[in-house]
Amino acid sequence: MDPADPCFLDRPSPTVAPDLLGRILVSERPEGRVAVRLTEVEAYTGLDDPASHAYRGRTARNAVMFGPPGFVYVYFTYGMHFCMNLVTGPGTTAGAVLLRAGEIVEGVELARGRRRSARRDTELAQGPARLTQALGIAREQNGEPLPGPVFRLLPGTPAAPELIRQGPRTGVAQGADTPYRFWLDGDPTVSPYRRHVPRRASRTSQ
DNA sequence: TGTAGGATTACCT
DNA sequence: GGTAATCCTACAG
Repeated sequence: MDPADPCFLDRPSPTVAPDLLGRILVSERPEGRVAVRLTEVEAYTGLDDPASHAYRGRTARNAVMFGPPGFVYVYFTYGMHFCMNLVTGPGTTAGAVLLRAGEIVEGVELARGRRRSARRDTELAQGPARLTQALGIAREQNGEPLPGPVFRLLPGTPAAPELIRQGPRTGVAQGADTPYRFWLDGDPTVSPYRRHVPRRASRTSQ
């Protein structure tokens, strides 16, 4: 299905997610344009998904997820990182796809400037917070439309089905057994899988 | 390779 | 008031 089709995102997120692999997401910011070829994504299905931010209902932070598909949900976590999701359907069911990793295919210089700590270009968007930083995305982009002035999905070439792999989601405590993480086999920009590790108890309580 | 530290949001007691 | 969270970086070894 063509990402330019208005119905592209108005489907269940586990259906949309593998269909995003290999597609090009363009981010237009005042400093310039960066485009990323998506290589790793995760689907979150909404109110029925214990790993989803939508699971416990609507809050000020996750309100965008409860709106129609075709918008970008950006959230702040761990006190310093932003991650971005595409809100999917069907309808207003709070489905979303987290963009986890990709290959920068345009604006590499700009992405390098935003990701000074990256030692290789494959690390520029290797991880959800890294991808968001490489695209110059922060809190202000929460609720941006897709397509819109900032974000566009290019038709591009979808990934070959035989390269798509599926497995458990990363870094989630609940629902980690649901195989809603999708990635391109062998791609060097895919972030290494990390099982969720409960955060160490604070020193004072030890 | 492992782990500590960063510091917001939201839920829980 | 406590703690876990869709995580990354620096540094030690």
